[in-house]
Amino acid sequence: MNIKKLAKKLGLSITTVSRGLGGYSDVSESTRERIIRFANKYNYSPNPNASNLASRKTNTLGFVIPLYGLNSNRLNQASFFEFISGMSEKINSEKIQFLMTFANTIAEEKEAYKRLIDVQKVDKIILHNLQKNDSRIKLLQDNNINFVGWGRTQGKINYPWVDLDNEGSVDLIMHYLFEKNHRKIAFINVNEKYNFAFQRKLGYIKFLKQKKIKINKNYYVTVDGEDPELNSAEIKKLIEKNSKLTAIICSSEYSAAGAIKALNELNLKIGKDISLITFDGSVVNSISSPSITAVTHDRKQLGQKAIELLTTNKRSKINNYLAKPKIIERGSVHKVI
Amino acid sequence: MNIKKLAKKLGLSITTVSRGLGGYSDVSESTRERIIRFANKYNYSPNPNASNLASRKTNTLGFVIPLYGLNSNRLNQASFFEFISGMSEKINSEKIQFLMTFANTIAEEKEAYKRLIDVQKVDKIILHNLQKNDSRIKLLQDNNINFVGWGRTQGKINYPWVDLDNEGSVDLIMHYLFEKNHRKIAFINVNEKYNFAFQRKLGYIKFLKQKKIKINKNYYVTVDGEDPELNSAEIKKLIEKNSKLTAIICSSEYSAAGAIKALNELNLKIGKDISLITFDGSVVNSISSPSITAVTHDRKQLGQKAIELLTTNKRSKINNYLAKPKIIERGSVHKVI
DNA sequence: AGGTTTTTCCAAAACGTTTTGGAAACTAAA
DNA sequence: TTTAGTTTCCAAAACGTTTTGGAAAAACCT
Repeated sequence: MNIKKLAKKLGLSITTVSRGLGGYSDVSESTRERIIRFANKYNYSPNPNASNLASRKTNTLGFVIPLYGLNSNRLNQASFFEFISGMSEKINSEKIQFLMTFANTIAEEKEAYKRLIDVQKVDKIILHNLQKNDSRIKLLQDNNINFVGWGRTQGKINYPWVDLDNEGSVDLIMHYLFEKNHRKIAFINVNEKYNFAFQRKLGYIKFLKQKKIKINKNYYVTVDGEDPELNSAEIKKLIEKNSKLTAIICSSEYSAAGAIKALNELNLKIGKDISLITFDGSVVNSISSPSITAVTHDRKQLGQKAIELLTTNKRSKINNYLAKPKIIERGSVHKVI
Repeated sequence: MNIKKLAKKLGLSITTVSRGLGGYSDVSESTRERIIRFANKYNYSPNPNASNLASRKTNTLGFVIPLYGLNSNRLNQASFFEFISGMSEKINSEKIQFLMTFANTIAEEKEAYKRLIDVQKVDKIILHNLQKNDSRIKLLQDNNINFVGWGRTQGKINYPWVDLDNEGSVDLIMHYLFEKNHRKIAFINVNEKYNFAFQRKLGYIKFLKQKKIKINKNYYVTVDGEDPELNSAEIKKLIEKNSKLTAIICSSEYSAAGAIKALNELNLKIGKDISLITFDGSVVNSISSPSITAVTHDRKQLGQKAIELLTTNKRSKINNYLAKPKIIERGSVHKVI
């Protein structure tokens, strides 16, 4: 079935059928309905190659997956995957082509974006792994590419984005711990050059200020590296120096794994002597006992929203989406008496 | 740049340029070379939409990702991801469109394949997650779809495939353990309905027979389920019943995670009191201590090979590829004295 | 009624390729 | 030299859409 045959069945011109399906105002509501009815009946959907050719669009979404830095590890790749699966559902229903490409270094990554635009001619991009100030935003805007960012920058440029609620999730954790009477809470963060880490720190500081708790600088540590051994060593030092700590927040699964190891070595029982709460943590949770309470976000939904923002009307006011954090209670947080 | 402009620059007809690039014999070798030289010079590559439209091909590769069964867990998704990244590289260079789709149940999965063929009109498919007898092979062959399987069936139908060397990798592990004087070796497998699990069992049995070691049925366990808790419980039972065990092989990361948990709870030191070796395990390994020795396959390469088989000449004799297993030594296997 | 605007439709051109069915130019055979 | 075959090229049609630039019909004003 193609548009020509469909037009003949309808007794209309090809033009009218095309415009009817396209939702243009120069075809009356009654005939449009008839067209849609027939299209469904005869199971017609436009040939994307012909459509793209004629409309001079590529209708292709580009996506660059970095395999370096925080994403060089399979742990993070798995959470990536969730986002992609969310995107993919929407992409299929919107009939967008999906062009995935991989980059092993930061240099390759920049090249990849240029290639996507210049050679592969994508006209949509999901930008992610955003830096505090990200030059790619300008690149995309200059090239008039329709894009949505997964993550926020610190710049003033307005662009559509989806993101985890980093500040909010730390706030949520802090409230949760506060209600269980924790007052001496350590936060193990990753390198603050990642904007999400910076935002999490902000959440931590803000909460303490709001509750008028004096900020103890020793309680905040950043560990730069994914090695659990390294994390473990740092955390051990932290605890030895600050014996009054009652809870530890981990910003990554690596540090959670490190914390578990450190606490075991120090003979501190998790969920009894000291509390532990982590971001994500589905893997670490599978090998530790007791299971670790965690704050999570629905990353699949995040991917879906990204595509929604990409395809909805640009004139729409709402051009961002902040995922709601959720605490999964397990056995690692105790109440201080 | 398009073919029309290129033809003008060459002083040739569009037809000749097209046929020259296409490698047809009705254009002389000297002009073909000239055409290719010019194409490179002016950075020309054919518009895929126009090309597909004219040639009545879709040139699209379909790939269904199951999110149920063994693939519902983030652990396996990570290894999946590697395969995809391998495919993706080749796909981009071959200029194939990549259509990824997700299925949450086995019913959805079957539907997904039909949809790919009937509605989305893909003309290439990577088939995976193969069952012992897989009806999809016939479906694809009947519809004359170019496909490569990731995995083997037990049926007699000849089709191109790539696969892990399941039997060989267990053999490799067994030799490795045998040389370190292990004789009482347990094997935690997943459900044998998965053909790869069946093949691994075969490797286990064959080695024992070959070395004339009496097979102790208690040493072979299949755990049906991805819950590490469940795996942990089963493994705990196993060890408690068979105190003489010196080594445990895990067929999945789930059971490796479960084993770690169980051994910790039983106060057995991994790599000292008992040895642990697992398939893959890079995710678990990234947060466990000591690190777990593992047998791995280069899944990225496997993905690349799959695309190679898909695009090479069908008349080629070699239509399959078996990946070589490799042991990554870490700290979890000790020598028995 | 006549004029103007709005609504509703359509023919034809365009998008950038591949493929078909020759035709010209050469080569080999007689 | 003629004929048959081979090599090398090309014009034109086709693929299935979208978009442009009207035109006819209907609705609205004076």
